[in-house]
Amino acid sequence: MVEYEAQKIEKKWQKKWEQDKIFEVKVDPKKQKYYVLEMYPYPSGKLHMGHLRNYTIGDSYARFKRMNGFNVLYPMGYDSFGMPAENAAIDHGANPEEWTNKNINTMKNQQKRIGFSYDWTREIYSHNPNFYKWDQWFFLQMLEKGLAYKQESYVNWCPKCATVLANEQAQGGKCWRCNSIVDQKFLTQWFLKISDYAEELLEGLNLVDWPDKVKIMQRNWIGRSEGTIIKFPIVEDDRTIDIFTTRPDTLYGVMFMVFAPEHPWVRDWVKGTQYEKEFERFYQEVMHQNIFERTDIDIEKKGMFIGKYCVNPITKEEIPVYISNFVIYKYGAGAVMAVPAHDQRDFEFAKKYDIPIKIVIQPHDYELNVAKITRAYESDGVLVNSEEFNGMENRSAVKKITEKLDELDKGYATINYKLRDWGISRQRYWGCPIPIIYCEECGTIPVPYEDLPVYLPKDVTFSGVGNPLETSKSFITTQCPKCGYKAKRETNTMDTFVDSSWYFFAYCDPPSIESDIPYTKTNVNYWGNVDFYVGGIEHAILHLIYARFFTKVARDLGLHKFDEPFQRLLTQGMINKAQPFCTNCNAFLMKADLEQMKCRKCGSKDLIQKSVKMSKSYGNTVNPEEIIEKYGADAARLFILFGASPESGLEWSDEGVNFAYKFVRNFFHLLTTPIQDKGNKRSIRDELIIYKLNKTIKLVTESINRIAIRGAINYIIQFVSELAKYKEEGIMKKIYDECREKLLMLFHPFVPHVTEEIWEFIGHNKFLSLISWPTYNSALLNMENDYKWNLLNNIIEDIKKIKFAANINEIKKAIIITASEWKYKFYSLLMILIEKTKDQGEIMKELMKNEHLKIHGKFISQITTKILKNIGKYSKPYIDASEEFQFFNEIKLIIEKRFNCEVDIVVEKDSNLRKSSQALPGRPAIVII
RNA sequence: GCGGGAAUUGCCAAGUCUGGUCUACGGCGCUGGACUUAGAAUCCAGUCUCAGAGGAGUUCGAGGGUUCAAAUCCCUCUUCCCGCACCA
Repeated sequence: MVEYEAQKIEKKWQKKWEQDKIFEVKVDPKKQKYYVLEMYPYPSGKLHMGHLRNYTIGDSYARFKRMNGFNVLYPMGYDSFGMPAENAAIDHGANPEEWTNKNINTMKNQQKRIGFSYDWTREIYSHNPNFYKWDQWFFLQMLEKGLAYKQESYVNWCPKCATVLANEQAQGGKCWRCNSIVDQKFLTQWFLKISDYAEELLEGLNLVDWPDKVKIMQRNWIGRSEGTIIKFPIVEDDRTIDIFTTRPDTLYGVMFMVFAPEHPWVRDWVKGTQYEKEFERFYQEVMHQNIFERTDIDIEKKGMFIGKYCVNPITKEEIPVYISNFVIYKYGAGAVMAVPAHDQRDFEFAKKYDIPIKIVIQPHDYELNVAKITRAYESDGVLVNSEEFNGMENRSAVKKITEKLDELDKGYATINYKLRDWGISRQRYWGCPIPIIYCEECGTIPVPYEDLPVYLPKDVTFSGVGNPLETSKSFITTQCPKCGYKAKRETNTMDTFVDSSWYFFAYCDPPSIESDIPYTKTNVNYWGNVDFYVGGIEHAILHLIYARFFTKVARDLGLHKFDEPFQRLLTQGMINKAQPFCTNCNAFLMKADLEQMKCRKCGSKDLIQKSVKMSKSYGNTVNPEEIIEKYGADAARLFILFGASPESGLEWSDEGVNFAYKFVRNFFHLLTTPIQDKGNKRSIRDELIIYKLNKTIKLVTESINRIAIRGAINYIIQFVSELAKYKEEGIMKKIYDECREKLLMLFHPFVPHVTEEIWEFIGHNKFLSLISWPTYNSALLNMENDYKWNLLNNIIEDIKKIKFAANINEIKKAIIITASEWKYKFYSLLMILIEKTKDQGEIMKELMKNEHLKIHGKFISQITTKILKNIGKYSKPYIDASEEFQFFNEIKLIIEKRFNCEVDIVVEKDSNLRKSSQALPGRPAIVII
């Protein structure tokens, strides 16, 4: 017997694949392309289980598509700019570039050891000037088009990362990377005008095959809302405040205005008035809260009147102006109109500050009373107190009031988006420099295209304070490209999400400094867009929205033809593992507590095991390297794919991996150990295994197409067990060989090494990786074969059951009695009758018309009752009495072998056993001695 | 509050779209047996309840409905997870 040596086999094939360059691809217009991609990984230096899962899913699918004749682009690269390299420099004096390169190398070696079928010739990484030159190029192009601009504003600042964050990166007020509370800072920053594409970003979601969850998250983030701009004149001021509202129907109920305290007009208005002092105090208080606190639903809404009035443009009434913490300057106009009767927030504010309330919408089925209401009425109804609009449904009034405002030049309909522009300036060193020069004479000057790339300098000092890039004299000091005089460079670098916004196009034609465009259109148009993209849900509104934006910009620059970057998206689930959990405190033990094994809060040692996502802080991670060393890459891949469907959480278990390992090993032994050829007499058994093979090919193919990988493997496992039985019983070589070869093909995408090895072992010299996917003969997949397959399995099952129920240890003899012919007639007739009616009386009446059946009336009546209880459970017999008798004779040997006993096959009429009358078509009577 | 997802037999986890071999794949765990000095490993059998013949009963979060037939379709409820959240 040949031993299964995972390490040896895997390394052997990894080397062969690489030597023969079998995964390297070229543009081939004759072949249909398919682009599989996993999300651009940050090279942290160590592969974790999440990576392993991510790549294993992608690789299996890429291999499957390749075997199906597609020209498969399947590349890998590294999102290599970012904070950790810089922190390593600050903390222990590492050189960021060397540190990063080392990490990439380690990671790449680990990836290679798992046998992913990447085309490594297309590898890219962000800190390569060949790559980041084009970040700069895109920036300059956007600057020309007005899509990049510089603005002074309040921005999110992470104190720990010491840099600005985009809105998408300040998740719930916390830094997406380090979870620190984010502050607000007033800074000058570069922005990309993603909001220009808001509508298209929304529309484009209808073009892609993404999980609904992700689409919904993006729709919410873009936050389109249709509404009206209403211009409120300000008393003793020339200006109007133009606010946005989705509820112009409540305009007659506007009782006050609320401004953000930081709105610049406010300070002017209170200057020198009795309100000035109180305003200053309030302003300081509000500025102390961060923006996320201010917009927290639970935080108290505070405000004050500032002695100013606005005019309701339609009623001409003067209404007071308040300021409050809940209004934010950077949202919309920095002021809102307040309708206390129909908005809960405004209602609470009005109650608190004793502002009058006016009802302008009455519900259909009851009447609101101003004096009695305890909350705002926010639903639909009919307008009241609204002059000419009284009696109108409020939904219609939205439109009508907007129209009237438009006529009066007091407002207009508009669309508002929640999506803000993307702030890309980062006050960090390890990123792509923004190609801008500041000249005292000429101002802000873009670096000319011919001077790109602006290289990231090496002469920097990492002190841990401030932006290290500012310490590089050689970098900062430059000449103005316009006037030639001394000038300074921009020291902010770009958000690393810029790199991941176009890298997927770069793989189609790896970028170069020498070129004058980032990639050639023909290459990208051939390979693009990404057909199948695999990654985590955490990028739902980060990377996945930025990349869509860049794709549209690049398209508008004429670089390619695609509207959307990623056609089909799969968001893989987390990997979980059991961790001690204290039910008393409802908390998990963290890594630090594990030694004592007691709850850090209550000290309880009464802990249970509960599943939680794998993470460093819990200390429940499993290192893929160790797993591969112990079980091999194929077993690791198999476990990951078979443990759960790709989208759902995967429960890590050592026993599970062990099973996968055993399965692969047994699979190897099954297909490599010698066979006993039973000669050329083809029996029903041979036909049935071929039937099962064809059925398996169909099921596996369909499952992989649906990315139901677990299902596909499940069918394979079942077929392996059938094949093992078949082999045990004695085989026909030709048939066994066909099963073996096709099984290897089916299993190959998941466990590529062991299948290549067996493929070679059985005498093939071409790579299995390049073999065409097997097809199936649909003619074999008919009802008759299904029926026979079940017949075989049922008889074995039944014998087992009887053996168990009768408590028989050793079967000496099994007698199988097939039913009399009239029973087949009765069955067929019954099935036809059931089509017409389900009434048992009618059916019996009809059946008893037949003289041959009439004599068996009682038996027929009993069976009919049973069948009518659940019709679908009983199928009509697909073979007749003599065929069935013949069938059992042919499988007699199998049964004899399986139970190590003698088997007799008789027909009912030849048997004098009492039991024999129980025989039914497809269900012979069985007597065990 | 809004939106999304989920609940399956000790545990993990398929099945649900397309109702019927569904007592419900597979794995783990457990029980018994074989092998072995013993263990590990491996193999076989069993694992909802009852049953000395393939049977019967009760199950897929709870309740109701549709159907000859429901884990699967419809309605109501409960619980859990996730995302967004005073968005003007």
